[in-house]
Amino acid sequence: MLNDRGCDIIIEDDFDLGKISSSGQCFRSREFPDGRFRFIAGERVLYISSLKESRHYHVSCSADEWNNFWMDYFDLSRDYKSIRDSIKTQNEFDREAVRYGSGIRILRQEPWEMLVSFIISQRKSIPAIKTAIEKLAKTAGKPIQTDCEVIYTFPSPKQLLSLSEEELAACGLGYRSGYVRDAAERVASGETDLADIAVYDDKGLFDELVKVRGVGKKVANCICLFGYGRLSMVPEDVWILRAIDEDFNGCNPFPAYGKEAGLVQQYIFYYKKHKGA
DNA sequence: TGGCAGGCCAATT
DNA sequence: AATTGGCCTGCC
Repeated sequence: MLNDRGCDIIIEDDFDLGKISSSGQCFRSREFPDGRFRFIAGERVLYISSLKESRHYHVSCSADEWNNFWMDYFDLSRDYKSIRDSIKTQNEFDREAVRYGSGIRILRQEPWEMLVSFIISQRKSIPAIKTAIEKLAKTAGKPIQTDCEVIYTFPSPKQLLSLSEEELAACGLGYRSGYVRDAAERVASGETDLADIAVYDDKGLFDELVKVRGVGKKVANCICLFGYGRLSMVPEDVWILRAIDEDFNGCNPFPAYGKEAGLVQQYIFYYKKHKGA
């Protein structure tokens, strides 16, 4: 950290590192005992911590890198505060969920990483997902030396394909190994072009993603939301289904939230999972 | 200690 | 179109 000059920045909009990091959308972020948070994107690693003065943060990167890359990663050009105010809440539960979750942002992460990560996520707890992804990165990714640790990049399709069956199995993916390999083959061959489909409309994008084995409705929606910034897409996992059942009388509230329904989903997911804890 | 985990696929009605 | 069993392994 002696070399970590970085720079100080101000973020006016909703921004809560703890909520972002624990809202189940990114699996490689980490909070350090000293309060710093780490995020990884491609070959970039960011260390960020909030300063005493409110809305002020210190970041380990240059102002240029912050402005040109990480602002977009944290979706900071979008005004979440205004969106929260405009959400047509339907009862006390979603009102409280939006309040409770304020500070969450929908990260703009690498589509490929989202594809693999959420294939792995099925029938796995978050700690197990994190363990598997770290093993995958350490086995097939590229080491990056930062000021304080060695990080492994998320493996590219080719890097994943270079692994033997045994190496892949050792990452603890279980029956998902075949899905991940299949996804890597599709992307490496160009059969699925994750960059090309970024221009598709929501339905077109979704339809392309579910062509990949191991990608169903829920996983595809996660990729759309967290990898392509499609804020209207709503992943319905067990927590959301539970909320629909218990807090909305079994009546799905999401269609009524409109073009930011996916963000409301994230607030409700976070609230349902973390409240009372 | 074993049941269960932020689903998906394939086989069956 | 809707329902159901099976799946790999790591965690609590």
